[in-house]
Amino acid sequence: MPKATSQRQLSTADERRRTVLETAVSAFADRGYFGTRTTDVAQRAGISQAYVYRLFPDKEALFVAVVEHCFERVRESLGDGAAAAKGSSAQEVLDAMGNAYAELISDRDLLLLQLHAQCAAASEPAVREVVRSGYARLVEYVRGVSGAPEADVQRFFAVGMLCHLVTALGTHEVDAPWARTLSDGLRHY
Amino acid sequence: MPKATSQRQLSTADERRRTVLETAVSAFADRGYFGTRTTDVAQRAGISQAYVYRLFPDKEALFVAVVEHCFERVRESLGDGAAAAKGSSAQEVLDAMGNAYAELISDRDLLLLQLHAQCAAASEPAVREVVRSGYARLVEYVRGVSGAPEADVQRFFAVGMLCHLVTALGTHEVDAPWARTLSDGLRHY
DNA sequence: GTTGTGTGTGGTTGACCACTCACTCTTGGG
DNA sequence: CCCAAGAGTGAGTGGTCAACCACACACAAC
Repeated sequence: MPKATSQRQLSTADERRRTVLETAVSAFADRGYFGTRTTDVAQRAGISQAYVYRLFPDKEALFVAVVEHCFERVRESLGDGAAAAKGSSAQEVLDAMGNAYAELISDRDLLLLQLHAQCAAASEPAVREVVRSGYARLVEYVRGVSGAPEADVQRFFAVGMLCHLVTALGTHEVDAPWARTLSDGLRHY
Repeated sequence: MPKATSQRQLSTADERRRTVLETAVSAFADRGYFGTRTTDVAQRAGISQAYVYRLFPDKEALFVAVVEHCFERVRESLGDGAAAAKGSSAQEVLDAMGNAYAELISDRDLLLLQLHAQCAAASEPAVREVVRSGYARLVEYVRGVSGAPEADVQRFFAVGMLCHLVTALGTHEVDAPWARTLSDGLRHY
């Protein structure tokens, strides 16, 4: 005798695609595009590997979708930061966005995925395309919302890249002068 | 009837190892640690795949050796730059080293390998170790030879990371404001 | 020239992995 | 109740790749 709750047991394909996108971030974050097996992605999403291929045409399309999803999250996060500093000076807006980004990537997976996307961009045209357009949007957004001069916007992204380095190396585990030099002043949560 | 030249036809294992290290840079530069097949490495070195495994215990050790080799080249290059600006101000020494680095990585493969090493460092402990010690040496060297304040040294590396990004994305092929914002002022040859 | 040592290869193997297919179960509408 | 459409899977398949091994060839020393 079934309970009165009329909950669906099956998800719609769109819902599933969403959960796959979200869980796949941490799957790919570990070993990147080439190093990650579609079985891992399926397992983390709680579905069979075969069903991954019903939801996405192939591994590349899946990875591209995941990367796109991440850029979207970064975009939103920068937007939140900018909103918090609305009306302040350009430098304050940049700082606020940097802060919001730092908070976002306290989720280490998200940051590592950015890094792996950058790597895969070098050899996979489809990935390069999505990463280019992702950074295009980010740069334009940062410039527009902050009104900061080019050089400051450039530095903003340079510092972001430095964050990628220190996270990939796990410098916070290293107690040495060089590690402190690299990570000094970078916010982390 | 053989010619009088008494040239050896076979290399010594050490010589071979060297050539493999050098040619493997461009092999791994393309698709990174996981994406590159040992067959490719062998082909570029002009030897059989089996012999790669006589020269190196396994793929990981090979990759680690290649990464180490690259850090060595970067170290030397920075040394050349510093020597050229000997006796100048800290900032001038940094500039000279930046210049030397820019020249070095006009060989795109070398830069991409750095990037792939950084990616692989996130999941492979042995790679993380060599990349950490590589950056440790570089940071200490740059600090020591330039005598620049911490913040300037940090910026030096941040700009380096930005170089990685623009190269991986191939922004020089893109004629758009965002691409110019990111790559503005970065030397390239 | 024979012998020992080191260079180098062809062929293979066993594991793994992206991708497929035939099939079952669930859901909702008439 | 029936049935069509969609959700989801188990069990492959073909191909690839790291690693191995038995063997062939070059060199140097005697």
